[in-house]
Order: sequence, then C-alpha cells, then structure tokens
Amino acid sequence: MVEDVVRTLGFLCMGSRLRRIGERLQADTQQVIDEAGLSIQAGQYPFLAAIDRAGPLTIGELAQAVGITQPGATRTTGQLLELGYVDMQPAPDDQRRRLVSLTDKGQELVDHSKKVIWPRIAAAVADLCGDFDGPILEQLAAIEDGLAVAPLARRSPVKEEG
Amino acid sequence: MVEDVVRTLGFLCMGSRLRRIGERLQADTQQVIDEAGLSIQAGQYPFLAAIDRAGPLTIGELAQAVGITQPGATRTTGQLLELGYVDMQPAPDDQRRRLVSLTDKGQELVDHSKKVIWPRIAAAVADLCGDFDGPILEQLAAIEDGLAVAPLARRSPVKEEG
DNA sequence: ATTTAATTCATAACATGTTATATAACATCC
DNA sequence: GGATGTTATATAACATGTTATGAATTAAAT
Repeated sequence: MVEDVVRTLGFLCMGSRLRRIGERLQADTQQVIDEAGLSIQAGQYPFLAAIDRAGPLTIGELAQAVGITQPGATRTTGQLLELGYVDMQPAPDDQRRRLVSLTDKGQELVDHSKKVIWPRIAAAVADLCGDFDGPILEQLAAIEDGLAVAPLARRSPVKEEG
Repeated sequence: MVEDVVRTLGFLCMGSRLRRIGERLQADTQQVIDEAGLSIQAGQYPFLAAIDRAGPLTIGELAQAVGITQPGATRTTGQLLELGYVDMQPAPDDQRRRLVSLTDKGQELVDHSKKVIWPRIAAAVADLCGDFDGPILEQLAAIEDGLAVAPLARRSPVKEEG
C-alpha cells in the first residue's frame, strides 16, 4: 500500500485535497440523484437553485451566484436549455443581457428536488461532516473570506526586504 | 450583488464548494510558484514529492499516492518526462510496470522546493486555515475516512423498508 | 452625432479530472 | 505448455473548469 502523499503533506497540498474531496462528494451526490431517477447533473443544480431563489438571472449573475467564470455559466446554461429546464430571452432594456428563467418543467424539478432529494443529500453530507467538533461550514466560509482579503501569495511571503 | 448560492445552500453544495475552494487555492499556489520562477505546475508537485518520499514508483502507485485515477497519472507522468524531471524504465521483474524515478534535475527541484517554496506555501495555507478553532486537516481526514466507510448514497437514505 | 470605450455573452483553445476500452505482459489451469 | 484470465499501462472520448479573445450592444466623450 502506497502512502497518500496529498494527505501526508497536509497544508502544502490543501488545494489538491479539497478538490479531490469535492470531486468525490459530487460523484457521490450524482449517485443519489441517479438512484432517484432524475436526469440532471449534480453540477447543474446550483444554477436552478439560484434562479429559484432570486428569480430570472443573467448569465453573468448566474456565474457569480454559483462561483464560476462566465464561459462556464454559458455552457451549463446551454445544457439546461437543451434539457428544457430553463428558458432564455434578451433583457428588455439591454439586448446584451440574456435573462435565464425556469420553465415549468424546471420549476417542477426544483420543487420535487426540494422535497425529496435535497434534504436527503444535505442530511447525508451533514452525517458525514457534522459530527466533528469544528463547524466545517463556518471554517470554509472563513477560508473563502480569507482568500478574498489576501491571496496566498500575500501571506507569509519570503522576507525580501531587509 | 448576487447571492452566493453554493455558500447559502451549505451542506447541499458541499462538493461544489470544496472543489471551488480547492481550485482557488491551487491557482493561488501556482502564483507563488510562478513568482519564485519555477517552471512546474502545482498539480505536478505531489508526483515529485511522492517519488522523493518513497523512491521510484510505478504509474499505478503514483496514481494511488496522489489520489487520482491511472490515466491521470499516466498523463502527468508524461508531462514530467517532457520537462525532464523524471525518468521512466520498465521494472526489471515485470515488463508491464514502468518505474518512474526522479532525474538529477527533478531531485534538485524537489530539494530546492523543500527549502524555499514548500514551507512558504504551507505557512500561507496554515495562516489561512489554521487560526480557527477546529483543526481542519483532521476534519478533512475524517471526511475522507467517512467516505471510504460509507458513500453518501448509503447515509441517511430515504426509508425504503418499513 | 459620430467616434471611442466599456460591458455582456459566445466561442476557441487549453488543463486536468473522469470512464471505457485496447494492448501487452504476466499468471494460471487443465 | 498453450488457452484463458488478470493486471498494468496507454489511449480515446467526454466533463467541466480555466484564460484569451471576438462580436454585438450600450455608454460616454468630444
């Protein structure tokens, strides 16, 4: 059995490790979704949830809401259009913006998911994470806030001045 | 300003969120590496570190060590070969296995990184994460162990039996 | 008012993960 | 000891993130 270096190296490989765990969690989440017979990707859910919460959003707002870049939001929105879960139309006051809204089918999926799938996923993840003393969600929030305040490159830099 | 749904939804979007933070951390790490004038990708470091710690490893062992699948290990090893940091030769006893070892150039990079870059990155990440009460590395270990014991789909499932 | 700059989304090219599958080498079993 | 299965790696196809850049529309400026 080979040593898990990412784990061994601790803070040094924190980025790789978070990504790795995130990918694993999302794959597991996908399994729950698939077992429920829903045809949607785990990564597409936050888009629907964002529109459900805030009403129709533009591509740029969706990107912000789910925390990815605009081209990623464009692509996923295109997929959701194909699937018939969202509709898109130019904003009346600004032809550059595209307002993305839920279709009836999309709203139904969201409503059903809120009742059946999302609580189950949240409970399973809480079961996985929540039993430890430190409240991990708050820690993640603090990390995100910390990164916004100062990126790694500005933290504990090598002393360059005398 | 648009609400950050991934953050708002908490445990439900834990996978997306960990991935997102991991990507951000790795991008930041890359910046530190670039500023130090080293020509290597952040994601390639764990491979070199694994060989440095354990001695020559096969492709499969590397995949295990860094926690990705074998095709990913094959690709990254190919890149490290191109860069001249590793060398590859068939295992003497089993021609299917390829033993990947550090070249002199690779060993120099590792030695230099251990002195100059890695401590800096680890310190910066610790600065970012370490100040909160819960020891996040232990929590991540517990999450990984928990996933190995039972995937999400087997946690808090919908009651199907009576 | 026409030119210039800024904004919004789309698209291309790339990075790096995945799954599925092919190929070569080793192991096993009558 | 040759057929059959298993294992290790490579490769193809895909998923989903990124950066860089182009096209259309709006805003600003002289």
